[in-house]
Amino acid sequence: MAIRGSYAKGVARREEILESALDVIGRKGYQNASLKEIAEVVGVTPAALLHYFGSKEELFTAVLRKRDELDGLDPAFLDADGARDGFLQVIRHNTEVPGLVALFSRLSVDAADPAHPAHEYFLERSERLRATIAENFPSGPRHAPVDPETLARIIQAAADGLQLQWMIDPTVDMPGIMAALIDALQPES
Amino acid sequence: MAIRGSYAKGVARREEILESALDVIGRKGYQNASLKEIAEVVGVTPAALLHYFGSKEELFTAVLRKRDELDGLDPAFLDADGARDGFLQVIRHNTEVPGLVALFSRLSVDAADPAHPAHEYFLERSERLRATIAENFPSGPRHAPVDPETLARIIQAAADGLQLQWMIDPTVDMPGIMAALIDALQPES
DNA sequence: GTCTATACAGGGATAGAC
DNA sequence: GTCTATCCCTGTATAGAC
Repeated sequence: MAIRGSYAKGVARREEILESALDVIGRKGYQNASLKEIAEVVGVTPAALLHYFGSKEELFTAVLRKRDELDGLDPAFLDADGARDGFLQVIRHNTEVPGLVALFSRLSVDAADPAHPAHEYFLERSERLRATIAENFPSGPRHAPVDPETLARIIQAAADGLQLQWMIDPTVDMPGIMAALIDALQPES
Repeated sequence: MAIRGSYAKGVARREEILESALDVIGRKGYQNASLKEIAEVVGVTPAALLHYFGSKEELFTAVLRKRDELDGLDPAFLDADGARDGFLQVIRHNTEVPGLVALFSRLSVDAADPAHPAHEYFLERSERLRATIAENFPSGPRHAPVDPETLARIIQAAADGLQLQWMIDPTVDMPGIMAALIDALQPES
């Protein structure tokens, strides 16, 4: 059943808003990305944004959800053999979308509040990510065993922490450092 | 030369404001810590806060600076032998000051903007921290060498990333996971 | 369903009186 | 050194036009 009429227009507007939001964040930083400015880029009023998304926080959460679908984190890990390179590829790709990294990092902090609309999102996404890592990354070296769940938390933490370092100093080599960590934890794989 | 008169009062007020700010953040979260509420705790108006610190961001940056002095990160690393345990002790201590962790994480993100008052602070503090780690932590295992600078970035990233995980889920065992990482990277130390 | 206009509460910041 | 008063901007709720 095809999408037609005003319904189709709404869907298009939604996408347009999500893209513009990410665009503004990338250019001006999360802090200065106001609903007013995003609305101006789209060519509507701030109220129009709130018509589609209930609040600013929900809008930004939706941006993150959308990118997860597009970039598709999970497919890269489906095969255990490509887990390492797939993971590094995602990190390398993040280098090219600073706005997305800024948004992700900022919401990671704000979502600590259980009342934040992204709270459940981060809980579920993180758990899913760690499960994938635990399944597809070989466990640690025999002489210093690290159980899969701990390994997953370490890798996730390092990736998130490196983004903080990279944001404040873009010369930081995120993929290189992550590769060094993974290889150090799995010398015989 | 003793501090007297109105000068002493100003210094006392400054300290009082810094403590109240951290207190409010701990109870209500960074997001809901307004100048108005902090001012109420101190017993003054928001304008008084801005008299001592130029802006809200500078006030919060000052809180972080003050805690660095009190908790004294560096002393714990002065001896190479106690580097590991000293580092873990700091992390364990952070568990008891959630407001400070929230403040640090939030400013870590905001300070990515070069115009943010905490930008230089984070650049210098991070570099100093990594230098200390690189000096006092033995380098990686022989079969998977990790140079000291990379090791320092990994440990710092993991510590910061773990704080994000812990904030959204306080059951996360930060010290335990950090210990596992350090031991895995330095099996023969 | 899509959107504008309007109004409001709250935030941080500024100027000037005391 | 501190407050009052004011200003502007933010996000948001509502009403109603199309």
